[in-house]
Amino acid sequence: MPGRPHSATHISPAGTADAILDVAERLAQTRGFNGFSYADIATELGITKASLHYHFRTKADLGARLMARYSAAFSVALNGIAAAQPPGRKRLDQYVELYSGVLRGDRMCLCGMLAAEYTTLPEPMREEIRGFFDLNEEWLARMADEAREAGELSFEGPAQAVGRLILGSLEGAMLVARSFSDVSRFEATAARLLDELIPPRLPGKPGTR
Amino acid sequence: MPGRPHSATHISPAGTADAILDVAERLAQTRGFNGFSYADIATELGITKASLHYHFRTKADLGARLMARYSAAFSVALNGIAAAQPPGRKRLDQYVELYSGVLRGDRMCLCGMLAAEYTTLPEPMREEIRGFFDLNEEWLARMADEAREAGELSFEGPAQAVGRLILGSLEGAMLVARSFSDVSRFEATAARLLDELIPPRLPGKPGTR
DNA sequence: GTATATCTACCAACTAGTAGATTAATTGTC
DNA sequence: GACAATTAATCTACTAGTTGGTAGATATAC
Repeated sequence: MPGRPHSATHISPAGTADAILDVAERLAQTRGFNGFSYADIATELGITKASLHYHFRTKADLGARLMARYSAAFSVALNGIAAAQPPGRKRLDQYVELYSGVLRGDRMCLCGMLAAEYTTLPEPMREEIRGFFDLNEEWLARMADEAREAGELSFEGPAQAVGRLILGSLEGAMLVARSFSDVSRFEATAARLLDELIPPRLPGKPGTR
Repeated sequence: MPGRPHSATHISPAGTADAILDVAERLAQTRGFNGFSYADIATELGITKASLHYHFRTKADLGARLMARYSAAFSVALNGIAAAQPPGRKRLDQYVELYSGVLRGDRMCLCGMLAAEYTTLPEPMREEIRGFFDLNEEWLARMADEAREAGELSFEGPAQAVGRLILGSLEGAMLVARSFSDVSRFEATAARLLDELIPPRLPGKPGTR
């Protein structure tokens, strides 16, 4: 059988390649890139390892394409948030919600996960990791800056530093919370972080929104 | 040759078991627990795999003992900081310096690293990870609380939340900074985090210490 | 002589990856 | 529209190397 896109009766995943990436993504987010094998994916999909190698010549190739897809999807989500919400704290809340959703599926952020395995990964994958972090830091910095201008956030110095603080903190909070299988621990920590950046209002406490 | 402790001429590591743990620790902190094998350690020490299994029956056993040693050493360091410094920000600065030192050796925090591989690890190791996080969160909460009483830190609500925020943020900042081989990025982010917790002084900016 | 520590030599399972046959859909040609 | 050639996708069967782990011999110190 040459693929699935032909048999219109079979509605399953658009293409085999995508189905493979879906499984690989889940495994990478839960067990790490060194924590699964081609055999794992093949078994789960009911195909052979050889077939996997047809779609992704090497595991390094699979990894690079996996991360490219992830980064692209994340980028779309970020643009969506910025388009749907006016400058302010709410944008950051929705950013946090992106992470909460991942955690609720018992997963880690893909790039946070692979960052731990960084030294064992091939260069193309390392580059993708750095690119993901850059993308997020820059977006966060922009959002923070605009929120400050709107008077909804208060901080001094370059917005870049705030972006880095938020990104790093969320990745770490995620890592810890997952060890306790406790999403609420992540949510509370994330909220606390954003509260610290809220300008002190004369009446009422900061963080009470 | 039955071990090293006998040959007084050879000053090298006190015992083989400790030498093994030293190598394993470095490999685990740089490549992850799934990123090295018994063969790696054996080759580096110039002994055989069989000899490794004599000291640590299984890899799971090695991992559990590795983390117990790490947690114990960390606990000693924390007590040392609390004993050497009066309540205040300086204690937290020294805590951050603990992490910076690890990062300077191109390593990740052992428990942060293993937290990423959490789902692939045996229960005894998982328990150690949670214990390490608990230990740190509690210590940080205590230090934060005392610093607040001393007027050097300003935050509302339970100190536990602040402990969790600091721990998570540092672990994450470490993870990201290592991907860029940039210790200063970690240091800047950590300082920024602590600055957020500093009470606004009437004259002068927060963070200028 | 007994406990400690090391070695050689193995094992079964798993790793990523390859070669080549097979099947079915697509396409070009008449 | 029939038919051959091509292409896409899959399979079986294999490889060489690595993994954690074991059995049993051997050496050395106390």
